[in-house]
Order: sequence, then structure tokens, then C-alpha cells
Amino acid sequence: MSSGGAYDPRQVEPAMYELWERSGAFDADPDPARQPFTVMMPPPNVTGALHLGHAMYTVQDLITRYRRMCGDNALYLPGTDHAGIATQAVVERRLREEEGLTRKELGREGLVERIWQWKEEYGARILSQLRRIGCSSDWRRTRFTLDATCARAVYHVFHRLYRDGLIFRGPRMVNWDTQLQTAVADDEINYETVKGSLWHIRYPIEGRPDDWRQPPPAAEGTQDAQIPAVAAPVDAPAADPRRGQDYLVVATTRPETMLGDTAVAVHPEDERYRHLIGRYVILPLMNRRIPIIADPILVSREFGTGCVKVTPAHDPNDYECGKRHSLVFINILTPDGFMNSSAGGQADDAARASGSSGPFTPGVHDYRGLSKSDARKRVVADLERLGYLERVEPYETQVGHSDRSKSPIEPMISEQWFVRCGPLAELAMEAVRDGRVRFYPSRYAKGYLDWLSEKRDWCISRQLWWGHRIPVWSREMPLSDLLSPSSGQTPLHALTGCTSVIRVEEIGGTGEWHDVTRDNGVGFAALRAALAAGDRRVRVSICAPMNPTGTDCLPDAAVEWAEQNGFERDPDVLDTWFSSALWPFSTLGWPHVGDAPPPGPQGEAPPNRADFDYFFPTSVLCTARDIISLWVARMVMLSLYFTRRVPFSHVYINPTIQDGQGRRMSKSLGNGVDPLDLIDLYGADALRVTLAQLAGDTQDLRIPVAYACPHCAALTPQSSVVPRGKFPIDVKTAACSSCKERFATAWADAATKAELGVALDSSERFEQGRNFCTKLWQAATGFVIPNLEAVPPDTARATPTVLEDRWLLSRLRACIEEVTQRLDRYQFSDAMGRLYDFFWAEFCDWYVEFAKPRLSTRNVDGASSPRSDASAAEARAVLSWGLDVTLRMLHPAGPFITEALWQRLGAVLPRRGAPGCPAVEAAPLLVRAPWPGSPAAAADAGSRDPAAEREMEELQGVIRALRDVRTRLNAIRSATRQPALRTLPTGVIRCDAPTAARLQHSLAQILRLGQTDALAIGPDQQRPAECFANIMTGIEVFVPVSGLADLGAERARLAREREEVAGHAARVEGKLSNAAFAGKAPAAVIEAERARLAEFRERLAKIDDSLRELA
RNA sequence: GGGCGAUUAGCUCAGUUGGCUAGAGCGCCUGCUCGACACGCAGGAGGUCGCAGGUUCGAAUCCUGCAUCGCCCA
Repeated sequence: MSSGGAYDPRQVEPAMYELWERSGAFDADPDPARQPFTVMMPPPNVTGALHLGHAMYTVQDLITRYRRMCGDNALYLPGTDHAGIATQAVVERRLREEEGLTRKELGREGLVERIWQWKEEYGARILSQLRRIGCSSDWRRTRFTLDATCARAVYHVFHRLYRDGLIFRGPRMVNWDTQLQTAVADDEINYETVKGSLWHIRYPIEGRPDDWRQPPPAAEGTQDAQIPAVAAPVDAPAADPRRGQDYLVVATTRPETMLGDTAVAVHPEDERYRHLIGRYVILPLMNRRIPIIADPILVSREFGTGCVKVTPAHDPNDYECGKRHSLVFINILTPDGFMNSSAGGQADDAARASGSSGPFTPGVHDYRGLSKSDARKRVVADLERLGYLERVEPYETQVGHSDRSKSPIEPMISEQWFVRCGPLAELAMEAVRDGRVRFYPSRYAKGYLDWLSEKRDWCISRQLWWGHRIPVWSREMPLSDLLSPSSGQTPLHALTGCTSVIRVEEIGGTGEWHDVTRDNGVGFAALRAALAAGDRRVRVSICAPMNPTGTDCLPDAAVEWAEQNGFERDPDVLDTWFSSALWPFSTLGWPHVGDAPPPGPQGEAPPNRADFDYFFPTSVLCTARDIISLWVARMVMLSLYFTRRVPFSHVYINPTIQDGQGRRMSKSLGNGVDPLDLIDLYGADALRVTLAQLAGDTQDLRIPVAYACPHCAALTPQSSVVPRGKFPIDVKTAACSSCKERFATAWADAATKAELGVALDSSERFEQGRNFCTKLWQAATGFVIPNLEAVPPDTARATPTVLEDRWLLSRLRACIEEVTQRLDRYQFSDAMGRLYDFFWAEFCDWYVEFAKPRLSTRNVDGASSPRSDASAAEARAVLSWGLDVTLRMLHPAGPFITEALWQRLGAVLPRRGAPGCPAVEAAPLLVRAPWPGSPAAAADAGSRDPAAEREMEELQGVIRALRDVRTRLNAIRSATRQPALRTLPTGVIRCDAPTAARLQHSLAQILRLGQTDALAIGPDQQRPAECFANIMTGIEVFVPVSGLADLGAERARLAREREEVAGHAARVEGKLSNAAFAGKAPAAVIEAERARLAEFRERLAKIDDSLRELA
């Protein structure tokens, strides 16, 4: 019998993938005869390569492959995401570091071109990674969120939402990255604890004396302003009676923001300041008169001084406060982080001239043009010099830094575009409430609903160059310019009938606007009436419609006019999630313009309406929980609004992969593992099988990271090299824990890598999957297939009669049922666990061992030759079928190895079927083979055989008992330096007559697997004088040991066993004698307890017998 | 601060509607190179189920509080 050799994934995987692709196995096209099953791959960012977190994609592929085998027309649509800010930031950083270029020097077009180059490189790499992990995607349909097909949808949606009044422009507090000069999202900010100071500043109350100001000697007022040292240079009197009468004290960590203060807030119930509410302070340095307001939300009485300076344009909390109190918003920063024209103070005499009595700060204080940190130094120095600084204390503060540029974030107000989400959110919530969209695990629905119920407007503009540019041209102009006729018609007259939406809104008005192209002249009439009441400045915005060719929006006549008249296109691009939100339908060519849309550029196939009609809505979305609101909710909202259907009916939330210390895995933190490293070390199937095994309904998965030594292949845990809590990991070299040689990690430079050799990132968790693959390969190529080669089975023979054959088929049936049920519920871990147990324990450990003696006889010379009797034929039929069905069930998780084995099985046995059924031609490719028990393969499932399962359990119990005794015996012999016994010479089994008859029937197997030479079985068997015993319910196994081993140890063991069983018995007795239990527990439970007690008592009696004999 | 979740063997995780004598893989111990597989086979040790209360005949499981950790939203 020839062995198949070791499994080598590197040889198998590329060949199998090529086989699938060549045969078009992944391609899906509309077919009304079949049920569609659609999975949209969450598009990975082209920012960088995939890491282990993305390896969860194998679970999506598992679902797809499973449904494809079930007979569905399965489409797994692949693609990538342009990831606006992340990708632009990466490319900009590279430009800076490698070429010393800024984006301004390169220009918009130049930079975008560079980013496209990056996208080509990484996009291709990602797609190849996806192939390596085995994704069964229809690559013909690969989409990119910036490609023409997606762009058509983006511009169509923008135009429609704009027309419908769901997109507007307005001010908003944003996290401003002064380096990249863009707003960044909340989740793109990292907070760091910084040692700073808390400056206590006195603000004079209007109309009160300011003799509390004690300017230090004039000599100290120098131009070389320094921030006062941490030790307070100015100490406040413990309780100055003038505080709260003549001045207030505010505390701040950002003193320069005071230049933008427009109020001071106190708590309405704070007795110290209540009398001041409604009065004013004079802002030092600026000489601005600002109100003292009452705000219970912003102010905490206990914290700080009880007075809060309010800078509504530069602090999120102050911004909300400013809106509540209709405060003035003063922006003091330029986009690149310098003080703007608002950072100059008013001269004291000018301020006095405006009517207030002061007290004012003498002179003029001007900070315009200073950097933020220079401004801080100057402001603090001036405050100190002029006696406004009460004291300074050390203070730790959380400072947000941009994840992209690493520079500090400035909260700032800017004009942004928004989607009004209220009506959309309502639709999306309803879809989950009524079950049209279902979450797995269901608990995630709550977060989704909570988030949507806030109905917050969605900021969709980004000050970037990489992305879909907002298709709006606008400018401000007097209303009269828009409405005054030139050559007979007003500009607006000429534009009615354009597909563009033209919106006119009054500058500084109520925010109302008129759509002059869509409302049959109503808006136009309203504008004329407005003009009649007096001219005013308006902002005219023109939103261009979708371009059928898809490259960008369609600049129509209205846009042409606009460009000739000084309008400019909005420089911003759309939030990446805007295009992602359309992914489930934009990728299928939605929207459709007529029946024959014009072909796209670059030979791209025109969108096919049939695709959308057939594959949409999709079946299941598999994604991570952190983007439920960012992505999932938005897909549901826009899909319902535009297609009137949910985008998917199920949402499966996969666990998040963490490192050994519970931190999210990410490349930039250095704890990310490249799936290709793991594939190199263990194979793709090992990776997939392991992940599927881990993917239960928990939310996190810890996968301790290790380095695979390039010298000896041993794994060195990352935790043994990196101090706990260190972030990012950033280890360049380390020593192997096994061979002590040094190696380089992925973070090392090229020279070090070349010198020391690079350790692949790894984790021993994947050994489990690898071991399983090896076992599968060995069993198939080393045992099952060679046995079939010897004598192919006739599978059309009668239904099996041999016990173990009936048992295996029954267990197979149970396995099919349970695995199918669990996969349908997205319980991958449970499904894999069941398959693992079935294949390893039931098929290999028991069935194969039972089959061995039936398949071949041993010749005198030691070689074996195959048998060809009826029993052997039956065993071969069961073996081949067991392998066939197992391969099919394992294929979704481990596609490469199972396909390779399927090919080998097919070469030996092209026609096969369930034992007892006629053989038929097997599917040529496993990827398209029918799932066991599915309609196309209903006969595969077979049926349960409870009698066979019971009998087999009895047999297994006896065999285990013999093995156990033998091990115990050998342990004693080993301790006394006697050689181990290969087999037990004889044994005695006492049981009732029917059991004895059954055991007698399988005697040969019991002897072989129990490694015993002879057995006496029957109800009248006597317990041998000196023996080891193994006592089960109904069956006693005795092994005479006289002369083989000393009995002392056995006596001790039996005593321990007795104690344990007696303990159990006592506990059950106590339970049963408890009246409350007898009265209240269900009858079935009481009955079960009684039976248990009887068993314990029986065992106890027999153990006592044994102990007496041994005494 | 609010929400969701986690805390079970040295490690990583299972444990359905309360009925448990709490399981698996890895690691550990003992024995085995016997004719698929040492990435293996056979056997074994190891857990007062985070802490404190409560409900119940009965709690790893349900309730309350606390602690620690993770994520999301403020």
C-alpha cells in the first residue's frame, strides 16, 4: 500500500485555484431557473495590503461556497475601496519623505495621478491576496469605488438627494488637521495624554474697577515671551473679595483660544455668580464685550473655578453652547493653523468709543499671523505682564492627534456638506424592526437602532483631492444679476429645462432656498418677489447630474453657463462612505439609463440591467462590528431610498481579531499578521479552517502573535520580546526562543533583514488547522484511496449489514444534519467542531481502525494483500462514501485540499454513490458538487440507525476499558523496570447474555483494538483472583494480572474510584430525599436522577466486590 | 458618562430553554517508531466557572451590585 506522501499546500493551492478559474467555477450570471445568492465583499482599502483581520473574508467565502454547493447561483462580488483620506495621507507622506514634495507643489492632478499609481499597485496586491486565501469571487465583476460604474451611481445619488432637499451645506464643528488641511473623522483621531498646564485667567467685569490688576515691573514685558514655568509665578490671594465682584477667573489648557471667546458661562444655580448672569465681561487683550451666560450643561459647579470661557468656534462643547445661546462664532485660525485676521485686538480707546466703560486692556494686542504655539506664548506673556494671569498649575490633558498626519487636531468651524438623515434613518430602522434585515448575532441590532435613532446629519464632504468630487458649482452674486434680463432673458430663463438642479439661497438668511428648475416656476416667482422687496446677495449653486459614461458628473448647459460666469466647482470630495453606501447596487450597474446605456470608457462593459434585477437584493453581508453605523446603516438607508428594497436580508458580524493582549490587530501597530505569511507557513486551508473553527458568536478573537524563526522554524511569542503595553510594537530584531539565533522582523531595514533573515509573522493557533489538513491528506491518500485502487468497490450493492458500517453511515447522517443546520445559522465554529470530531474521532480513529483488518490480509513474508470478499467490498463502499461526503462538507472551509483530494478520488472512482444506491458519475469539480442532503443530493444523506449507534458505543466502551487496563498495567511495570506488554494475554468480561452475544459477534475487533490475545465473555464468568478491573454499567472487564504486576497500586486506584462514585451517589441520594425536590422538579428529571442513582449503586457494589477480592 | 460584550483548565475558547459527574484544541505527564498519519496513536493529570449578594428543589447558566478588560457612542 503506497503512502500519499506529506501534504504540500504550496504545490496544491495554485493548481487548484487555476483549475477553478479556468473552468469559470466562480462566475455567476443571471439564470431564472436558479435561485440567486449574492454576497458583496466589503471592499478592502487600497491603502495597504491585507492583514489577518481581513482573513475573516474566508468566512464570507465559506458561506458562498456552501450556498453554491447547495445549488444556488452564487455570486461573490469582489472589489476595493479608494479610502479617501487614508490613501491620500499615505501617498502624501511618501512624497514628502522620498521626494520632499508637498501636494501643493504637485498640484491636484499630479497628486491624484500618483495616488492612482499607488492604487494600481496595492489594489493588485490585495486582489492577489484574496486569491491566495481562496476567495471564490467572480473576478470579471471586480469593482473599485472610484471606477466608472460606481461613479455613475455616486453622481446619480448625489444629484437626486440634492434635488430632494436631503443634501445641504452648512457650518459644522470639525476636527481639523492643519497639516493635511482637511477635516478628519472622530475615529481617525488618537488621544494622547500630554503634560500641560492649566492657566487661570482673570476676566474683568464690565463697569467694575480693575485695580486688582497688579502688573509686574515693566522690565519683564519683553518680546522673548516665555510660557511661565509650571510653578505658579503669580499666586492668587486665598479669598480675594473682589473675585466675583470685579472679575471672574476662568481656567483653560489652551489660553490662545481666548482670542475667540464670545461668552463666559456659569452654572445657573451657583450662588457665587448668580448675580452676574446677564452682565458682561471685557475680554482681556481683545477688549471685546462678551456676555456672562448661564449654562447648566457646559458648566460643572464643582470643577475648576465654576466659570467657563466659551469659544464656540474652537471647541465642540462650546460650539453646542454657542448654538444654545445664539452666541457669535469667531474663527481665529487659518486652515494651515496660523492666527487669522480675527486674532487682532481692539484698541482701548476705540473700544471705549463704542459705548462701554471698560475696564479695557491698554494698547493694541495683535497676534495675527502667528503660529498657534507662538500665539500661546505671546498671549500668556501678555496676560502675565498685564496682571490678568492669576496662576498656572500643571495639568495632564488629552490631546487629539490626527491618525493620518500625527499632528494635533484643532476643533474648528467650517462649511461642510451634509445629508439630512432623518427620513432615511426612519426607513432603515423600520427594516430591522420588521425583520427584513436580520443581524447575526442578533444583539448587534440594538447598536444599529440606537445610532440611527439619533438621526444625526451625515457630513459627506472632505477637503481632499482623492475621491468623487462634489458635483456642485456655486458663487455668490446679487439677486439682481441673476434676474436682470440680458438680451431679453434672465440667465435663469435660459437654464430651465436643464437636468442640473439650480438652487438659490439668501446669504445670511434663514437657510431657506429655492430650487428654480424643479418646481414649475414657483421658486422663480418667489425670487422675483424677493427682488421686488429689495436686492440682496444670494448663493447660487448648480448641481450637475450623472454622466452615463460614469467618469464624473455631466456638466450640462447650466454648468457651462456657470463656468462662463465665474462659478467654481466645489473643491471638496465626498466621504469615502458615500460611495461605499451604494456598494450593494452600484456594483451591479445601478442606475440604468434606458435599456442600452452607452458603453463606458476603457472598453468597460456597459452595465447590464439583468444583473441588477437578478442579483439584487443581496443575501448576506459579512462585516465587522465597528462599521455597523458607518457602513451598514448607510447602505440600508440609501438602498431603501433609491431601490425601495433592503440591500441584504442578513448581516453577519464576524469577530474582531486581536493580538494576544487583546488589542485590535493592525499593521500600523505592528501586531498585524500578513495572511500570506501564515499561508507560507501553514497553507491557506489551515488558515481558513482555523478561522472558521474560531468564528463563533463572540465579538473578539485573541490570536497571540509569534515570530517564526527563519533558522529553526520555532515560534517565539511576540509577548516574550515586547514589553506589555508597548505601542506600536516596533521590534526590529529578536532572538529565537529555541535556537537563540537572532532574526529580523518585518520592521527591520533591508540590510538587517538580509543579514539576519526575516521571521514570518505567525501564531501557533494555526497549527490546529494545519494538523487537521495533514490528517485529512494522510487518511485520504495514505489509506482510503490506495485501498480503492486495489479493488474498486461496487457501490450498487445492498445496504450495509456490518455493524461498524451501519454505525458510520448513521453518524455521517447526523453530521450532515448538524453541520447544515449550523452553517444556516452562521455558527461556523460549531459546524467546524462537528466536522472535526466526525472526521478525526469517528471516521479515522474508529471506522478506519475497524476497517483495516477487513481490507487486507497479512502474508507470511509480512507484506499484505487486499481482500475481495463481501465484507471488504462493503468496507470499501463505506470508506469511499465517507470520504466523498466528508470532502464535500469540508470544502467550504478548506477548498484547496478537498478539491485536490476530490480529483484523486475521482481518478480512482469516477462513478460512486451512497452504499445501497446506484453509482453515478461524480461531479468533476468539488467546487460545484452538490452539498450532502441538499435537493440535488438528497440521497446522500442516508438515515440514522439508533440500534447500530447503541451497539457501537457498547463496543467502544469495552475496547476503551481494555486499553485503560493495559496502560495502567504498563505504568506499574514501567515503574518497576519491567518491559511493557504489547498485548494483554487474556481478559474476562461479565455481562448479561444478550450483551455477551453482541460482543461475541465482534470479538475479533475487540481483541485487535483492545490489544488483547483472548477474551472470555458471558453472564457466568467469574472474577479472576488477582486482576485489574474496569467497571461500567452492565459490563465488567477483568484482566488477570497474577505474575504481571503488583496489585497495591490497583487497590489504591479502586479505593479512589470508590470514593468518587460514593460521593456522586450521596449527592443524588440527598437530592432525591429532599422533599422540595421531589415535589417541584419535573418528573423526567426525577426519573433521570433515580436511574443515575441506580447506576452509581451498581458500580459501587461491583467496586466493593473487587476491593474485597484484592484485600 | 451611556450602550454592547467579555471574565470557565497554564494558553485560546465551547457550554442551546437553569438539571453538570463543566468540555475541546494547544501545552503538560505516562506509554508507544504496530503495516495512513510523531503535524501521529493510546491513556492521564489539571477548574471552589472574576468577586459579593439574591431568586430557585437545583445556578457556569437567571437577577442586582462591584472589579477588570475590549468595542461602539458621547
